[in-house]
Amino acid sequence: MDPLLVFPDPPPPDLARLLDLGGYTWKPVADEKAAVDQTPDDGWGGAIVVVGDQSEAAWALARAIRKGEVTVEPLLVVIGGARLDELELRDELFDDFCIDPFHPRELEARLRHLFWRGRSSTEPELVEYGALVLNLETYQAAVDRAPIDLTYMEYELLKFLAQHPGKVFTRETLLSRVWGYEYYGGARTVDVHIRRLRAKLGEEHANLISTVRSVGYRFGHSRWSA
Amino acid sequence: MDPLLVFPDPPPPDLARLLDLGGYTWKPVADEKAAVDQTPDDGWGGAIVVVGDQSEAAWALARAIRKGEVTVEPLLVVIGGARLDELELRDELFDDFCIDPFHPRELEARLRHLFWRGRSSTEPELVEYGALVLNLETYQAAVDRAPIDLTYMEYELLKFLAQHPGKVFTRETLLSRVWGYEYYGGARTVDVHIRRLRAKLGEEHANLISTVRSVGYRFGHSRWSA
DNA sequence: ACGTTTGTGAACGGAGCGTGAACCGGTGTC
DNA sequence: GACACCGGTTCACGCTCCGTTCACAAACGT
Repeated sequence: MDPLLVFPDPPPPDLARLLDLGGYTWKPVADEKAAVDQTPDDGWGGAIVVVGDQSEAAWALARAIRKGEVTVEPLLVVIGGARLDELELRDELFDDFCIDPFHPRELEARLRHLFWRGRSSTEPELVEYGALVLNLETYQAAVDRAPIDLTYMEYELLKFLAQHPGKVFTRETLLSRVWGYEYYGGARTVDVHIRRLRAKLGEEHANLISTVRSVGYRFGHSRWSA
Repeated sequence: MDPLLVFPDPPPPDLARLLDLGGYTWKPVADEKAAVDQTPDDGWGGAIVVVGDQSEAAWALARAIRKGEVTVEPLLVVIGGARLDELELRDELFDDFCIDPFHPRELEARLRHLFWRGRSSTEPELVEYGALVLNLETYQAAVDRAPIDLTYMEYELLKFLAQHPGKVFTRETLLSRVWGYEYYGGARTVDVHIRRLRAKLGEEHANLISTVRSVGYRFGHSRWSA
């Protein structure tokens, strides 16, 4: 398993001991900059953020993670019982939380459950939709069992779209979520990539990507099931 | 919000009090059979299963829920600290857990977080009124489960109207709220869009938009008269 | 009956998008 | 170091669609 990102540096001794005893590999970080710099080649396996004395820094790190600056999933917050109210209005910043001081077996159970969920639900190595299959490990794509080769950007764009079937994205959103940085003036770039994707998908499946005029693009056929 | 399914029947008094104080609607069930029988028309809003004395019955209920016999998502387990090991190997049976005896504010936070996650991830943002459904993230519209395709302006106008059913808007108001704050254009533009909307809604539902002479337009049937 | 307000059909003009091709920085090759 | 190659970006052009407008007919209120 990829190493866990742990904040702060150094973490509370009992947390460190629990992680070691549990056989986890982990690395403490002092702030989001350290988190970015020390990201392992294949990303972090998850994050444990202790909201204690450095409450502000902790939430800043969580925010950075959720903004995608650091690739981490899932994120567990350890928080003092007296600070419980800080969780409110921050639901988007964590996947689970544990009250400090924690019972070691509770934290163990939460970690196990979190990774169980992560592995089985949020980390399928295949993205499938209709005749399209994307293998996230090998960066290969196939339509109707026939492999098609996509460039990096084409692959990333298609992956993002296929992971959110039905949803419409503006060009700006795509640029920031797929390209990953704020962009100045090149919204038409998206069009061109969409065109090449449609071309490579083949005439039959080009309609997998539909244009929503004045808004953006949508992947997939309409689904009205709830 | 749809009522919560709570096990056992009756639930622990402190749990019942917390749910009442939190403004939740909920219904206790004694076993999976009761859960199936008493399912509300629009399903359960979630489940809280207390694993206590009736441990076996609790897990049986959870299993039934996860098998799809009862439509519930998400599922929170409340479990005594001494029974923590029962969680192991049962990760697929719950979304979150809380240790009993619980701190009220912790349970509150878990419920809130659970529903926040459920709502934002699985439920599409919908605007519904009668037979009309607007899916805000896919920019799709449907009447009587049949998709209709609207242009951008038609969609925006209908969305605005449907979000304020019953209220009358002048053409000027619509122009400024839907088209944009400073819009220099003829007020008759609104008429034309209204007409096209009525046409696309179909003969049967054209009256969803009614004309208020000398004032403007109103969406939805009047509550006061037929 | 008349004036005002709204519905209707049609036409215009521009915004938005698809398309082909050029541009440009990076990388490997000889 | 010169070169070709590849992939991502940008540009220019043309077409389609749709938002807007207009003119006239119908409906409504006084």
